[in-house]
Amino acid sequence: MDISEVVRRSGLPASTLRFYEQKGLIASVGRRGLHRVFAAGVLEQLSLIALGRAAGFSLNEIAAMFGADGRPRIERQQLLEKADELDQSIKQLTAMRDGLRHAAACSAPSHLECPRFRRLMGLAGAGVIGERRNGTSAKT
Amino acid sequence: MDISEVVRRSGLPASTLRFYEQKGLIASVGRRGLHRVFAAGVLEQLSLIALGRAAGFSLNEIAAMFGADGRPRIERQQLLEKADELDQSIKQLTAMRDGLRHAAACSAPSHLECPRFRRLMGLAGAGVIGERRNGTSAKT
DNA sequence: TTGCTACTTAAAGTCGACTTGAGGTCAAGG
DNA sequence: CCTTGACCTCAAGTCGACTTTAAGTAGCAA
Repeated sequence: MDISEVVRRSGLPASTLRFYEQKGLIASVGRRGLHRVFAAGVLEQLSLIALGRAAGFSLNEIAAMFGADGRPRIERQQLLEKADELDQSIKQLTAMRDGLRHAAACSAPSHLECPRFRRLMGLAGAGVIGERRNGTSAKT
Repeated sequence: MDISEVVRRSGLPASTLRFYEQKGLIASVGRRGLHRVFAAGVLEQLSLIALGRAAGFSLNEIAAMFGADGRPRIERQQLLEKADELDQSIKQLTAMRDGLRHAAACSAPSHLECPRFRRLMGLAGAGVIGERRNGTSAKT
């Protein structure tokens, strides 16, 4: 596959593919002249990368987790730690979602005054304030 | 409360508080001389902001959702849409988490070849590839 | 009153994740 | 063989979210 086909099938712009290659997230299998040639598997790697990004990992973190070949290259232990981080994030997202749904239904003048809302906030916000979740950036 | 107290109680640096004020995310109730004076409620607003950030919303989105007073200022309908977006994100995070846990346990040479892993990926990745969730960027 | 220090502003810098632009190459079709 | 257009590289630009720096001001203890 040449880059244009990857563009077509992945929906990502060529600039992003080159950028990812430069970062070591994907690799071309060679060149035809100047032109990059990609293996079909690159599409799955791109899905994996997209998934990782959507899950809040930075490109560097993803690069640390999977090689340019798409194979995991970190320890089981670390994988489990990442999974635990995700559990934390999921808790927060869930509380935020419930908070929003409640805000849409509740009629307290300010939601900050609504006990239910405050409880949800407390639930999710435990420690959130002033924290910088290592290097994650949620989906856009 | 002066800014130093907010710093102490929130854990956020003063520069961030000024930045948030400038963005209209929070507001000081006035000045003592040059010095900003904040109401106690600002701490809860900061929690709310932190929670929003953790949930993947950008500062602009948060500003659009809540005024500088912390009161929600968007339509119920929009709140529900945000909640639905979060549901989507939660699904992805969950699949990613399960994928990681599975990767830690499974012994396929490459996880891209493991059917279970691929199923998880497909689950979460439905449409993820090449998508840019509007304008969010999670915590750093 | 002096002076320390915590506060102030405005502007510039940083970092991640890309995108854009200028200028160059070459595979393929006519 | 020649042109065309897709691809290439490298550098610089952009955007969000802050942080840092420089230079100034003022509340408060002595």
